[in-house]
Amino acid sequence: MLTIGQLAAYAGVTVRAVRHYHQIGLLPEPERDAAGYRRYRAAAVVSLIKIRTLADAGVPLSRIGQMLDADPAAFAEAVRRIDSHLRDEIQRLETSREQIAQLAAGDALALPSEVIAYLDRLRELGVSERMVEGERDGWILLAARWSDRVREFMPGKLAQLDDPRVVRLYRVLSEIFDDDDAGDDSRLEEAADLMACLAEQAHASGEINLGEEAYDDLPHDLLDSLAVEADPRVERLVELLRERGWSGWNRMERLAERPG
Amino acid sequence: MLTIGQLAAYAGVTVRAVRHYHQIGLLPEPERDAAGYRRYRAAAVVSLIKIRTLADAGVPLSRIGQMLDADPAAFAEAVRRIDSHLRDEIQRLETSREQIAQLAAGDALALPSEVIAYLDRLRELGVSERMVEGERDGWILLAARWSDRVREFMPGKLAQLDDPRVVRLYRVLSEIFDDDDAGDDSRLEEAADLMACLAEQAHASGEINLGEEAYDDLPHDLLDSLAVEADPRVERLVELLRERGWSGWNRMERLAERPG
DNA sequence: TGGGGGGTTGACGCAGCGTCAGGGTCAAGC
DNA sequence: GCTTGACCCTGACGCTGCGTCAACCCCCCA
Repeated sequence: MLTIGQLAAYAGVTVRAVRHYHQIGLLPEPERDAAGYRRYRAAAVVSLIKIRTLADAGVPLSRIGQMLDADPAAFAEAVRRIDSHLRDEIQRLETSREQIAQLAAGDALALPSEVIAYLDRLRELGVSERMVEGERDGWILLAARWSDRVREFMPGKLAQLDDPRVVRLYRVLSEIFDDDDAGDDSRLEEAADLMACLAEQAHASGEINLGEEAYDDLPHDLLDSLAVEADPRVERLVELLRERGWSGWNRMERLAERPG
Repeated sequence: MLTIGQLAAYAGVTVRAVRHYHQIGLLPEPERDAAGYRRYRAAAVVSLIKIRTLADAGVPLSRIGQMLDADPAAFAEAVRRIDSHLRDEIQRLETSREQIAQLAAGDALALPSEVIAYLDRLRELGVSERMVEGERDGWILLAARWSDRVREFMPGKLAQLDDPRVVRLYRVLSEIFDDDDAGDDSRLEEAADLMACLAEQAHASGEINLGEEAYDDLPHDLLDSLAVEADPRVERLVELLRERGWSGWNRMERLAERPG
């Protein structure tokens, strides 16, 4: 007759685990000796080993009981279900590993590599770190909704950076936002002029950039809010753009031409 | 400004999860509106997405906070640790899958394939199901301690089944145990004779079967107990064996020859 | 006779939320 | 103005598989 400690040691589990199996009715309580100690027969060791084998294989304790006294067909069926569940788990973890691998750099958090490349290009072009981080957060929002679409757009976005006016715009914006002096700034005007000019060109060449109708408006509103939160001067810029006939910030649209 | 439901939907999590992140201080509590509702800025969406990205990658919530405001070096180090942890997890699950794959048949529970083959051979030779199950449980005990050693012994055990006396022994034992009549049985004598004879031969040919000194005695005691538990007539058999100069059941040893 | 290494029950703790219970709020339709 | 349904709020328990006290009992050895 074995004590609980011997039983546990033989099956390679802790005493606490054995008691737990008793509690949930997975392993029957044995008889007690005069002192109230549990005394186990050899058969209990066999039961316990079977339980551990299934538990180690990932079977939840709540199902092990049923499995152990199921007929072979039901057992096999249960095994199949467990196995496919394990497969899914492994798949999930492997996906996680891939994601983790993307996280080596701080920027990579929740962003596809194409976007990282775009952000790095901005840095090369002299865009300020603060500005790049703002951009990054915007792309995080977009990537959360349409990560695959975002990838498709990146080549176009990269190409835009070959236009000196775009680069100039980014630099002016960098200066504006890096300058803690909140006063009215002539650079705001220059930025607004550049944006209007670029928007005009894009509009003329028929670019239906990003948008299309499939996209609901929530993310664009969010992007605009994000920009304003990051720097309230964005609001002033939006105002200046409106004066020039354009509404919005991330998605600019031509206003009805009332102010002749 | 977003409500908690909108925030959650945008980041692809549940409202409950967001509140949980507030509780543990992972996501800062936003301001409330007049009704006491939480109102979120766009930046909260970005934070939440970052949190989920790390959480989905298997980072425990308790570490996500630290990671998010760690410097790049510490972040990279944390990522490495997470990754190696994930690798271990995957390894563990794959081992589980292999084990699960062994469980297709009822017998396979916690037994290497060599033992399964041995048990199947017993069935072919006409050994009763009850007897085979008894054998199986014994092997489960042995395999739990020395699964690799057990594999080594199986060829020898299989070879023993080529000896007609061994087969005869198993059949006689099958008959004995299958017969619910507990009365004193002449077949017990035959079984004892066979066992003594085989033990004699094994001893003479110098077989140090299984044993060697490395094995502690616990498992053999357990095996004997298991047999007695399965059928008390084993006790009578042990007695008969003792009369013939042998002690034990699974591991038989020659007695000092006192009874001339 | 005391100490150390067993055993006993009972209870809380853990991670990451799910899921009530028992309220209040808001927008819309009657 | 009243109802309805979809949200929001806090608080609390539940789940899994045990780990880890606490407070006490028991046996064996010196």
